[in-house]
Amino acid sequence: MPQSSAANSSPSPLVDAQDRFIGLWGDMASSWGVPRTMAEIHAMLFVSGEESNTDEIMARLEISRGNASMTLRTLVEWGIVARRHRRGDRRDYFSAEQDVWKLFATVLRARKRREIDPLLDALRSCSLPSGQSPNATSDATSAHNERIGSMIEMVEALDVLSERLLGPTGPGSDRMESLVRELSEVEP
Amino acid sequence: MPQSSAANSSPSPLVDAQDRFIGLWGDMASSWGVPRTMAEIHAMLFVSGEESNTDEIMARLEISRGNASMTLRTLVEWGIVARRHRRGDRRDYFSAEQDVWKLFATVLRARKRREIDPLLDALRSCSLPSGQSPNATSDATSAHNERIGSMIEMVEALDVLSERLLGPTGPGSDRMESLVRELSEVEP
DNA sequence: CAGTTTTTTCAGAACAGACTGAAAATTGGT
DNA sequence: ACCAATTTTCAGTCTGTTCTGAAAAAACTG
Repeated sequence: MPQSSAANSSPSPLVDAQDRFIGLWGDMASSWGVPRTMAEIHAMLFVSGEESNTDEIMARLEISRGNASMTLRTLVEWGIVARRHRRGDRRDYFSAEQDVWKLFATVLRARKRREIDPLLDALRSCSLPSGQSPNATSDATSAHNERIGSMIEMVEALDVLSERLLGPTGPGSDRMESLVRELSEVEP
Repeated sequence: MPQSSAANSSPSPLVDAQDRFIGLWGDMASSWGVPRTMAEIHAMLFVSGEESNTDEIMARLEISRGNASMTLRTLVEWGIVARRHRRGDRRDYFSAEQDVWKLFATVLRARKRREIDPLLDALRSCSLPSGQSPNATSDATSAHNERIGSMIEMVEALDVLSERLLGPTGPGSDRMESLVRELSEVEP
């Protein structure tokens, strides 16, 4: 009987590899400001490729019902996990998008809307009104506005690049992959 | 005497705008997993465009000496802040890179090395050894390897894209800006 | 409609990581 | 070599987040 309590190391090589991936994904997320559990649930659903209900998720990741519930809600809102109802089973089943490019696009789109767009607005409000009357605008003020301006320009340029990646057409399309590969080959 | 204690709101429109920028940068950083102080010190040096010593930084941002010292060390290591010694003054003076594209390139390069490269190694170790003997590899195992494999491929593709952005030639070069703008125009 | 199962919510516990402050180390001057 | 100015270090405190657990709500069943 080579195991003492709960979470173990080698039930099978497959489960073992899955656990490595889940742990890895969780660590990554932490360091990028995303809650660990969020990434772990997603990772579990992604690697297994199967649907799981809340209890299975709670059991495998050893997390509380509340945590699982809240996090699943968010994951579904973000659009990278789907909730499905099964006939004759009261519980909800969850599964993760299997196309990694769609996954990436979804996350990028979300972050863009939630962070980049508001950032641009806020940045613009850091400029100072320049030259109202003739000789008005001081050197210090215009230097300030140039700095903020170049910052804005850069963020806008990256924003345009990301829009290009996400494609002009709404949500769908896996053209993203080929686009990234093309971009990697553009000659300077 | 319209002010009570320490940090105030409107000493001058310029300082006011600077403070907005500093605060904004700090918030951004927090939400991306970078310590607030790190971003605030950098923001202060960037918007002011001037050199400052540790005491000036401590005073303006209302942070401790220890925090300032440690954070400045890190910023200098990252290469986005420079430390300079002035004749006849024992204190060190710090200033921030003013070229926003260089700034971005530096940060991107650092994160790439510190996170992407190790991530790829770790990801590879999440695959399972496949088909040793004839009929060996099970469906589950090969499905697993395909999922991990597609993940790896995507990260590699993005890695190549970032390398392209950073330019084949070492640190320097502000070709990055024009490259980003070009990429934004590539036709699918 | 009462009972049962599943999900949601949220106040507080537990935790992680940032920040402080004072002591130790370093640097420069005389 | 000594003293003064400055920087660095780090143990402990503090702050903000995430997670738990149990109670409330909702959803379904017979």
